[in-house]
Amino acid sequence: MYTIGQISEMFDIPVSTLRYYDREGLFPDLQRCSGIRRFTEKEIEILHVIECLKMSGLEIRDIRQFVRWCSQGNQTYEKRYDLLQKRRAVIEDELEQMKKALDMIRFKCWYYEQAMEDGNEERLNKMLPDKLPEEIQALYDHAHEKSR
Amino acid sequence: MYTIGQISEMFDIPVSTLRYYDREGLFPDLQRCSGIRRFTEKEIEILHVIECLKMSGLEIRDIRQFVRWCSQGNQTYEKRYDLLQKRRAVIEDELEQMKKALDMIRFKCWYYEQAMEDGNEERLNKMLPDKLPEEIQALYDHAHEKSR
DNA sequence: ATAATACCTTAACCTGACTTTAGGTCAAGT
DNA sequence: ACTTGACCTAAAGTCAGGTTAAGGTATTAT
Repeated sequence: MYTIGQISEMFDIPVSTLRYYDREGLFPDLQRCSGIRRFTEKEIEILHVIECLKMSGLEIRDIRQFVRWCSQGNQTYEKRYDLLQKRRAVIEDELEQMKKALDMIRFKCWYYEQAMEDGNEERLNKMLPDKLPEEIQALYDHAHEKSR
Repeated sequence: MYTIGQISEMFDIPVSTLRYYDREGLFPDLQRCSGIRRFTEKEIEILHVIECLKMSGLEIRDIRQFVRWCSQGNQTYEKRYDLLQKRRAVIEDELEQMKKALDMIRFKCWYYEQAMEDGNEERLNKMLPDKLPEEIQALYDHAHEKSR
């Protein structure tokens, strides 16, 4: 069992945020001893899940819905499963976009390395958009691909 | 040359958002014909960059700084390069966290598939935290790893 | 001619996710 | 006895990133 301060350290989340999460109903089974919150493994697992679902862009109220289902027993397995499948799709998509963004940034890093060497972008501009060195071209093309 | 409406379609960004970006100084060289914005390849490239930098968590005002440097010529290559290097680190980090989140969600999907088959979580709870099937265990462990 | 459509501006409004403020309880250390 | 530190609440405040509203112009279709 942990105090709010210990959990705050453990997850590197401000105490005020943990209290806010509690207020928003994210810890439906949180126990208290004379007013003081007692976090257990249950709440720790919820916090892991919160971090993942937040990453996938889920809003607090939908996370609340999920954790509520969790404390409602085995009638809600399907609902929880469906939500997670949707989040999986979202996060897989986001991951792809991130990779694109990363390739763009890698390309730009190369670009400015060259620009700094040359002192200008003349040589570089002649190489755009399709006469870049093979590896760099791959980054550039990936970054400029249309999604969907 | 494109109108704001065409760019809106092209990037699937609301017209109001494009105007907001303009107001915030994200298109420092945007031309107008009798009041009407004329977007060119230059602004299109900026929008690609905006999307990447936003992904990396950069705020509008810092994106503005970057595009300003871009329209200030070759004295700012180093500044642009430094910013991009930092963003690269950030996005690589985020990508790792995303992968963790995805593995958590994949684990949970498997978990609820099993729970739905069994009708309860008894068998599953006996497998936690380290007696899961090999592949699933890998997802679980990765998702619960401490960062840094 | 008039109606529809696409553009424009400024200013107010909204939302989500926190954070801060102001005030209070309680236990341990000096 | 009293100060420190960790906990508590309710309510107000903040901030980024848009969005909406209200009012206007300019071009094209009927």
